[in-house]
Amino acid sequence: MRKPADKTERMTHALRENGVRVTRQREALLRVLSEAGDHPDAAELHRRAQAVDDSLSLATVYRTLTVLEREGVVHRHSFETGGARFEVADPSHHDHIVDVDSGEIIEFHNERIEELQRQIAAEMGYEIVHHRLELYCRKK
Amino acid sequence: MRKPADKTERMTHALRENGVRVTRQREALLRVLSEAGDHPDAAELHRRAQAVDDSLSLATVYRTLTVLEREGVVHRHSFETGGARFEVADPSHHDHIVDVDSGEIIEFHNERIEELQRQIAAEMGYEIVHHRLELYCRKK
DNA sequence: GATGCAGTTGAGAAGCATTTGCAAGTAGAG
DNA sequence: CTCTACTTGCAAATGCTTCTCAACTGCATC
Repeated sequence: MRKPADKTERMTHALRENGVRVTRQREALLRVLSEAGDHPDAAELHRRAQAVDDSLSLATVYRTLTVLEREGVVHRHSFETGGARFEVADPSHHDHIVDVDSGEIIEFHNERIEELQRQIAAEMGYEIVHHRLELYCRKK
Repeated sequence: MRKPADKTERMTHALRENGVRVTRQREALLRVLSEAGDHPDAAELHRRAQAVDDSLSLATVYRTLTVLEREGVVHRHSFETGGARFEVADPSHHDHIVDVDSGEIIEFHNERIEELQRQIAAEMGYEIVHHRLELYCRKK
């Protein structure tokens, strides 16, 4: 048997099975996304993806990101600084610390906070669809 | 002695003491803001303020909101739906629940979550400048 | 109350991130 | 290999917000 397919390949298969066409451009973007360890914005993704496929336009980057978000493959974050930033949807949820001086983004997760959130929403008669928790911080 | 000044008057005095000019336009906006029980956006504030002073331009609304934010008089929120929304800075901090169906915004506060946030930031060597916690919910 | 000037305003142009219209190109089912 | 619906690149359009600039005005000072 073959070795398991790489991250990008696995994603493309999953997309095709959901009836999403995997074009040359989408594959380039998926590759770039899966190799990114940070939280790039659309312009940065465009820059990186052009190294893989130089014909890829910024409009297509946006269109593809919208598709991938709908498919649950990527997450879109709108921090207070500038435009939206993206990352491949991690099965394990996390929140973000934003360093207000350097712009650096750090991930964290705290189950007690998650639980308190659910509890608060429930008390108001709501259930959480998703949430956003960002700590804008400065190094001590 | 006179009765204490109303909310708007108190704000204008505080601003003047901080060297901020209180113009006819700014007063109109302060009045509208202090009477708002919701979280209006700039266009809505413009609409409401024109009932007080019909010469007020949208550009001035934005300029004034920036000034008032710097002075700590209003808070600016960027929810996932559309443009920024504003509210008079409440001395007591609170977070928001956004009803994803109706767009309605509800305020809440939980000191245990606040404490956990500080703790998490501290563990990473950070101190929180400010934070953002929004629960996007649906009625049960 | 009159004066001076730095800060403020209205109107429209500009800026920025993102979206869209359209004609040409292409994935992938049959 | 063919066909068709979905995608793409390009440029123009969008929506929110900020800027430019000449005219105006708080308000500290006389």
